[in-house]
Order: sequence, then structure tokens, then C-alpha cells
Amino acid sequence: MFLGRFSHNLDAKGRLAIPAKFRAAVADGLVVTRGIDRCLSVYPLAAWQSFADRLSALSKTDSDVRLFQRMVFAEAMDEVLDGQGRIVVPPELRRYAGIEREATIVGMNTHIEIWEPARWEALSAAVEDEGASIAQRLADLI
Amino acid sequence: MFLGRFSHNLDAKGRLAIPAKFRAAVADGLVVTRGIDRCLSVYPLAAWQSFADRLSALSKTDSDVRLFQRMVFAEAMDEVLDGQGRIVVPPELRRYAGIEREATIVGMNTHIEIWEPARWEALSAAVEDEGASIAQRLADLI
DNA sequence: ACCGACTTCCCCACTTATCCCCACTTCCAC
DNA sequence: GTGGAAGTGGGGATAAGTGGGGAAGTCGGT
Repeated sequence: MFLGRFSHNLDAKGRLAIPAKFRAAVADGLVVTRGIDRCLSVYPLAAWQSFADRLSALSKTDSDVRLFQRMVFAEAMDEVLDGQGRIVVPPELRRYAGIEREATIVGMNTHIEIWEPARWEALSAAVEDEGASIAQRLADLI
Repeated sequence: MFLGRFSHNLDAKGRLAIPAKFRAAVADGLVVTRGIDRCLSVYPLAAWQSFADRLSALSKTDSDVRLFQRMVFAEAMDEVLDGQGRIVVPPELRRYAGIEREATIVGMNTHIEIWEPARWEALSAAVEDEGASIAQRLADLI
């Protein structure tokens, strides 16, 4: 269960510390890849397997499906935490998410997202304005 | 079953004592997050799980769903009581609810709410005046 | 094939924040 | 009045975040 929001810095070598609360859940490996909305997604190995299986099962006759599969799989990177609980964020993914030094790490229950801070702030501000109406719309779904 | 209203103080480290009557129900963990109307909500772990599972199950292809998930999960924090029956209220959540030193803790049957005292007072006063009419409007719902 | 340069990984060190434990005071119950 | 539990506060130990250095492996060039 990933919950909470954290601000960590990448060092000169592109390493990013995973919050201590999250480390146990990704201790046996993780996969970092492109997420939706220009963020990065980090999945525990087991969760990644089921996600990848479902994505692979989609109809390949749909061009959008193929595009999405390529986006996800091509840039995916499987890693393990180093001794200090960090991962290396590949330059390709850093560029995709616009991350340079600071990063906002967000728990999303089943997976982790990594954001460029300003981008996350923009999202957060949008919710301040529209949050109530979104909650209203989703209320009957939950 | 959470009932009653309590006034406790946060100490310099942002710790807040949970009323003794409530501790057994959250002994195996709790989640504190943003509530509606600028209060904080505290859920026992089990209750939170069922809510989180339903929210996670929604389709991530809907951008409103993603937005809502991000706000709910990012601002939530799972904790356990310390030896004195306290929790730490993270600074972001304190700011959201406007809580500084004093806090009003309210039992809401299934969960707990934490309020900035003045805000709670205003709400309470409004209910004293309009209670009957509110009840009237809800009459057919109950 | 050998040498050199670069990258990558691992380990160590420092600063800061967090957690845990202990102690005091107050309030309620007996 | 006395005992116990609950609320409050502070201090010390421990872990977390961050940065840098060194060894090993890889790649390219000579």
C-alpha cells in the first residue's frame, strides 16, 4: 500500500532515494517506466507482471493499443534498490518527465509515481478548484 | 464505533493524542487524510482498505479518475499509534485543515474527524440554529 | 591485443529528521 | 484523599536522506 507524498532530490548521478516507507514493497525488484500525464510509474515486480500481462492481452489490431504498448514497454527498466534504498532514473525517463534535480514522489496505492515538482503543483492546484465537482461525479462510482 | 467530541493539543512535534476510547479501534493501524470541508479524516486500516480498493479499481483511462486517485492517495498517510496513543499529523495536512495547536476531535461512527476548533465552533453554531430545518430536508432519506 | 577513458556500481560519511522511551501533570474514579 | 489512567512535554538513540570517493567492469581507440 503506497500512500503519501514526498520530495526527494536526484544526485549528480541520477540516483533517487525511494521513501523508506515504500522500500519493503519493492525490495524484491521494481520496474520504472513512462506513466500517463508525463510522470514516471514505478511498480513492484509482482504488480508489474500482472499489469504487463493485461496490457499484452489487449487487441493488437487497435493502433492506439500498439502505441501505448510501445510507450510503456520500450522505456521500461527493471531495477533493484541499492544499499541506500535508491534507484537510478535513466536519462530518457528523466527527460520524458522533465525531472532534473528535485522530484515529487507520490504513493498511488498499487504503484508509485514520480513527478517534476512544478507539474505536480499544477495538478494539485487544479484539484483545489475542481475537486468538489470531480468528487461529485465519481461519488456514485465508488 | 466512534462517538463524542474531544479537545486535545498538538505538541511542538505535531503529535496529537487520540482519545483513549478510540484507540482500540485503530490499534492495528489507521490512515489520516483530507476530509471534506477542510477537516481531516481518520479511518481504521480495514475501513480504508475497502475504500482504497474500490478507488483503485476504477478505470485509469479516465483522467478525472487519475486526478482523484492522485489527490486521495498522495495526501493520505498510514500510521500507527505510538506508545502514548498519539499520531503525527503531517504539516501539509495541518495546513489544509488550518490546525496549529488546538484540535477538536469528533467521532463520526465509522471514522474520526479532526477540526480546527474555530471552524468546528462555527459549524456547531450553525447546526444549533438550523438543525430542525436540516433534519426536515433529510427526513425522507433516513 | 593492449591501453586508456568512461561509466556503473558499491561502500562510506555526514547531517537532519524521526521514532521511541521516560517523566510530569492533570483529571476522574473509587 | 488516594490511586490510576489519560494527556502533555522533552531528550536521546536510531534511521533516513544526501553527497562524495573508490573499485570494478565496459567500451572505444590506438
